[in-house]
Order: sequence, then structure tokens, then C-alpha cells
Amino acid sequence: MRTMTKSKHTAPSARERILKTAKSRFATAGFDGTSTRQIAEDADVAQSLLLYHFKSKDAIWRAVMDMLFGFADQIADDDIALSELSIEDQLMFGIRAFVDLCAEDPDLHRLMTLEGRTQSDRLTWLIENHLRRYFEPTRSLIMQGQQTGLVRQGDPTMLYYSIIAIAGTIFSFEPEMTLLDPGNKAQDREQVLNLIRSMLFNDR
Amino acid sequence: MRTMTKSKHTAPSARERILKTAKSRFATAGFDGTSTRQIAEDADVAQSLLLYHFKSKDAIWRAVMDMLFGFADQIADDDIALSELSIEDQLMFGIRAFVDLCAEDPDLHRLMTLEGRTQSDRLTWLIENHLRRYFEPTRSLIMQGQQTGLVRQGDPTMLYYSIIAIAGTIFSFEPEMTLLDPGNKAQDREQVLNLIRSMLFNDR
DNA sequence: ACATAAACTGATCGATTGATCAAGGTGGCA
DNA sequence: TGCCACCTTGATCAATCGATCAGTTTATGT
Repeated sequence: MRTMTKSKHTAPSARERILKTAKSRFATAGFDGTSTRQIAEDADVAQSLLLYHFKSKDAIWRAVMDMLFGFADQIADDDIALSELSIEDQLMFGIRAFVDLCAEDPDLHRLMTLEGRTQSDRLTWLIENHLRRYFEPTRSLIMQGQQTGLVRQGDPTMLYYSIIAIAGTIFSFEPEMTLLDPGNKAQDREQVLNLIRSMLFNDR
Repeated sequence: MRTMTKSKHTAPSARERILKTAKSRFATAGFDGTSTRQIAEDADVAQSLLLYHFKSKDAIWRAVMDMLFGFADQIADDDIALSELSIEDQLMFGIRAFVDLCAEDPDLHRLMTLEGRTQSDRLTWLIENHLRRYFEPTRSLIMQGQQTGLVRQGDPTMLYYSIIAIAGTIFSFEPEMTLLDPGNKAQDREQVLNLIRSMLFNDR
């Protein structure tokens, strides 16, 4: 099987530079706030090249999302081997992976919060192509945990989004938190993990 | 002193209609995603009227924020009379007010999340004119609570933003949650309050 | 009734947007 | 070498953007 993965030591192709710069632009300025000319300038290519590799601005956005969730899928695939673990360990494994993901690339959550606020074609595409894949199994784990008293009571969807809310917000609002409290230490992963754990599980 | 408060039974003025429609447009599509012509169409006025009442699109955005935090300030003023309550009651009073605010108008948190992700003139304006007023006293309460063992350990800024993250996300991501799980009951205020309480305080 | 200020509209400006297209460049294979 | 598929560019399109301005309507005070 041929590999499409780029080598660590070859210069990134124009297509890869476009995706990378488009990701950070979309994440900070939003879809409408980003122009294809800005992306092209950051990637040091002509604006028309973006529409050669991708046929529209929407297609660029979807390619960025596919790239981001491509990394996440690698983690999710590891989860398959975990089904013999306890419910608590399975949940904490997924949560730790998500916290790591948010810490290493805040743009992922920034992009998702930009789309989750309003019904749109991009949101329905995102749900059907990526989000549901993570939501359904995690929601199932939460409900199993609730039946044994391990996980606190409450709507599973609320608990799921509370996990996402904490991990995502803490790492993606670093600009606001730094301006408000320059010396804060809010982005410590273990601290965030303990906070989520004490919120989700009973008696700890 | 003259009152600027509109009567309940008079038709809203054009200026009020502009602010109201601008708020929902900004909250869902973002600053760049919203055009003054869209706002004008929703408010049923000419586009040039927006720039008669406010001198620029930025000024419209700031007026929307002043309006939103004007409502919040009414609650904050009540807080002054609460200084004789316990730390826990003071914290829970503020948290309950914030949860109510997020539940009644998800646009407030939607607008704040659109600005908190990137350093910008709008973010610095927002912090100095509104956000710091709520952040500093609440952070102080959290630290006092930590000294007596009432509040769990951890960076106070992290805890502050975790409260905002849960309350804000649960109510402003209703579109995404409904698409993922149409029958969810995530937006129950008491449920959200209990979740935040068990995360913030020790031993409950 | 009249005058004056405030509220409001339609037309229009230059700038920027996403998208299209023809042409130039580059590297690999026959 | 010569061909061909792929990559890349600059020019250009119609549409839309925020903003300005001249002019008309509405409200207010005397």
C-alpha cells in the first residue's frame, strides 16, 4: 500500500502549506472572516492555486476538517483495543486523548465552536462526517457508567458537552485568559484532567 | 433624571430594532460574517440608517456589547448587597445569575466566544470595558474559598473559565446538540447548576 | 402655522470578495 | 529529444462589502 504521509525532512508541498495556513486562519477569524487571498499570501502561493487544488472555498474548509479529524481518528482507532478495560478507564483514556489533542492544537476546538452555534450546511456535514463517530460511543460509555453508579447522574449529552467545554475552552481561550490574568497557570493538562474527573465521576 | 428605558407597550424604535437584530446576526455569523445590509434588512430600515445612528460597523458591535452587559450589570449591582453572605453563597449567587443569563440569551456567550480566541482590538476593548469587572471579584472569591478548603484546588483562572465554559457551552451549542441527539435534556438549569457545584466545591 | 432639528432613504463610491480562464513553467517517461 | 500530465501564475469577472452624501420625510417646540 502506498503511503501518502509526507516525509519529515522534505519541504512541505504547496497543497500542505495551503491546508496548514487555512486551518489557523479559519480557526481565528472564522470562515467568513478569512479570504482566500490571505490564505494564499500566508502559504506563499497564488490565490488561484487554492482553487486549483480545491474547487471552492467550502472545499478548502472541508479538507481542513478532514485533516484535523484524520489525526483524531488515529487515536480513536487505538480505542478499539481497549474494550476489555473498565468503563472508567475507557472514559478516562478517551478524555485524556481529547485533552492532549486540545492542548496540542487549540485550533481544532476553535473551529468546532465556530460551527456549532448555528444550523448550517457546514455543521450538518461536520456532524455526519466526523462528530457523530465520537459522540455515540462516548455517550454509550457514559450511560453504562451511570447504570453502575460510577458516573454522576444527568443528561448524557450534557455531560459529554461539559467535558468538551472544559477541555476545549481552557486551551483555546488562552489569548483572553492571558490578557485578563497574565500569570495564570490554567493550561496544565493534569489539572484539567483532574477537574473533569471530579465533575464526571461520583465520590472522588 | 430622565429615563431612557423604553416602555413595554410602545413599538420599539428603529435604533432598538437595529441593536436587537445586530446582536443575533453577530452572535451566529460573527463580526465579519455579518453585513450591515443583512442587519438593515432584518430591522426593516435602510442600510444607511445604521451608519447614521452609529458611526461605523465597529461602533454597532460595541453598542451591542454595551447593551448586553447593561443587563448583566443590573445583576452585578445586586451583588453588592450580598457581601455579608458566606463565600459559598456569594459564589453560587453569581453562578446562578450567570446560568440564568446564558439560558435566557445564548447570544451573549456566543458573542464572547467569537472574540476570546484571538488577540484583537475588539477583545481588548471587551476586557477593559466589561469582562474584567466580573473576573476580578469572582477570582478573589474563588481564592478565598480555596484558603478555607471550601473550593477545590487549582488555578483560579482555570476554575473561573470552567464555570463559564460549562454554562455557556451547554446553552449556546443547542443547535449542534439537537442535531446529534434530538431528544436530549441538556438545557435544564438546575442540572447545570449541580454540575458546576460538584466541580467547584469539595465534598459534594 | 412655521421653523428647525432629528430621523430616514436612495444612489453611489472605491475596495475587496470568490471564482474563472488562458498561458507559462516543471519534471518524468518514452 | 519530445511529449504529456501536472503544477502554478497573473489577469479579470460580477457580486458584495463598508462608507459617504445629497435630499426627503417626520417630529418637536413656539
